[in-house]
Formats: sequence, structure tokens, C-alpha cells
Amino acid sequence: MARAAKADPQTDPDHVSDHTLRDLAGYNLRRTSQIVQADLAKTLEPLGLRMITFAALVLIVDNAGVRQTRLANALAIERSNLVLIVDDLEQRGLIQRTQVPTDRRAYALVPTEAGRDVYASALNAVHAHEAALLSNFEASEIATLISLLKRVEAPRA
Amino acid sequence: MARAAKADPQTDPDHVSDHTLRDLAGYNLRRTSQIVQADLAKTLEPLGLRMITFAALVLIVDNAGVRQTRLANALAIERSNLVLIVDDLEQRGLIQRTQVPTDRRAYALVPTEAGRDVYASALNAVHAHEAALLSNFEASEIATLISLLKRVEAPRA
DNA sequence: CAAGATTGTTATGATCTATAACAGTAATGA
DNA sequence: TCATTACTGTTATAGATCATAACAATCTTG
Repeated sequence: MARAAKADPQTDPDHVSDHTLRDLAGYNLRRTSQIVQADLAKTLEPLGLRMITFAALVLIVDNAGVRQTRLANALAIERSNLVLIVDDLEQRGLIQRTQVPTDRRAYALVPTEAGRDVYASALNAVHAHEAALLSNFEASEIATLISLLKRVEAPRA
Repeated sequence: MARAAKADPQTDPDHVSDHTLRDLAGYNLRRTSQIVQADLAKTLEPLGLRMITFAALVLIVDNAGVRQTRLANALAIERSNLVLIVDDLEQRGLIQRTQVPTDRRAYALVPTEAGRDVYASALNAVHAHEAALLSNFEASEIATLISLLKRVEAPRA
């Protein structure tokens, strides 16, 4: 609990003070996000999923039949960048591109049984990851954090 | 006030439900961070600064004489990636690489007068940007957000 | 039916990041 | 002392990420 003397920022001549940056919400957001994303990536790696691939799978399972343009909008990425992500999920047999009877341009994205299985285990892994990451937080504090993050985002939605 | 009928998520057949992702702190963190970073980048662009270049300049002004390895650690980036950032700042005449008498391998990074000027105006711009971004937040809420973000990061520091 | 808009796709370039290797220099220990 | 080891800044490189433009096929609209 007591800080080691040599690590005291006040007396360590090599300490780099970053209080100016740490007063900025944007900087803290960036740093925290980087750490959590890196950790989350490690959690999903054994399942063969990247963050964005996982997110796409979740939305396809939760919204069976969704089309690519709407999925890209929901993920806030470009349609063109979604193509390879959907290719990936399809090649792994987790989803399928099925024809839309009323529009021959579009594909309805539907999960396979395997896709639903991976969805379930990936979600479990991510939930466990978050519980560990936030183990020193009260449930109400996590709710507050998420609520505040959403409110920052909301005016621009 | 009242939501337009066609935009009601409950009745809009094209609505993509993302509640599963929105329950995850990591996903909200990612989305919010992306938005804020993009906005912040626009704020700094007129000053010829990128996010990371701005952050480096701030730390050099606040820690005159800091060396590159420590600066890279403070910014949580690789030394090799810092080189071009320092090159950039030096070529703009905002900082200087000065020799360290006790170690001929290292450079002490010090701000120029111009660097201090850009620091001041960039910081003003960023503060104004954050005030606008968080205009619907109480001061205490911003403090809470920053505090929570730091606590997520802290155990891994 | 003609003009315009939309869907998924490909190609491409910009940016960002991590890794490995290197020369020069410093620190360490036999 | 001097041989080994570690550190500093640097270069080169490859991977990942992302936005933009252009395209054919298809749909919508006037």
C-alpha cells in the first residue's frame, strides 16, 4: 500500500507529468479505450474473432435478415469495409448471405446454427472479460460509465 | 419532443437492434472514443497538429528536457513510432533535440518559444472543443467520467 | 421508359501500429 | 581493464485499419 520511495512522482526526476492531458476527457477516453480494446482482442482471438467481426456477428444474430448497408450503419463503418468482414463470417460458416426476394441487389444476412453457438460462447467470454476488467467497480458505477459514454455519443447520432 | 412515428425503433422494420453490444462497456468505449477522436482531429487540423503530435508537444512543454524513451512510455507508444512525431515537431520549429551532456546517446527534448505559443493556442482550442462536446454535462459529471476512465486504466498501469 | 438512386463490391491510398534489426554509447562485472 | 550486456534513437518493414472513388447490377421515380 505504501508507495515505494523511488517511485514517488514528486521526487523522481525522471517522472513525466501528464496532468495537462489527463484533464482532457478525450485523452482519457483514448487511453482507456486502447487498453480495453487490446484486452478484448486477446479475449476474442482464441475464438477466431476480431472486435469488429464479433460485433457484426452479434448484430446479425440479434437481427436475422439484416442487410449489409444497414449493418454497416449500425456499426458505424463503411459498407466497403464490411464486405471483408461478412466474407470472413461466411467463410467460417457462421452466417449466410441469402437472397432477398424483393430486391435482387441485396443480401439478407442470417446466422447459421454454428454462428449462434459462437455468438453464445463469444458473448460469455466477453462478459467474463469485462467482469474481470471492471472487478473493482460497483455495478452502479459500470452503469454510470456506460450511461455517460452514451450521452457523449448521443447528440451526434 | 415526440419521436417521429417512422423513426420509432419498435415499429421500424429496418431498425437494427444493438442492445447486446450496448450493454458492453468495451463497445461503448470504442464507439464514443472514435467519435471524440474524429472530432478532436478536426479541431487540431487547422493548427497542423495530429492528436498524437499534440499530446507529445504538451508533454514536452510540461516536461522540458524529457528524453524520447520516457516520452514514448508516457504516451504509451513505441519509441520507433515516436521518432517521426518528434521529427515533425522539430521541423515545424516547435521543439528542439538538444544534447544531453551525461549521455551522448540521448536527446533532451525542449520546446521553442513558438512551441509554447502553439501549445497555448492548441490547448485553448481543445478545451473549447471539449466544452462544446460536453455542453450538456454538469461539471461534476465530466469529473465522474474522467475518474471512472482512469480507474479502468489504473490496475494495468 | 429515361434518369437518378441504391446495393454490394473492388481497388486504392492514407494512416497507424508493432516488430526486428542496427550503430553508437553507456553500464556492469569478472 | 575489458568483455559483455543493456540502453538510445533510428530505419525498414509488414500488418491492420479506414475512407474514398469507381463500377455493374438493380431498383425507384417522374
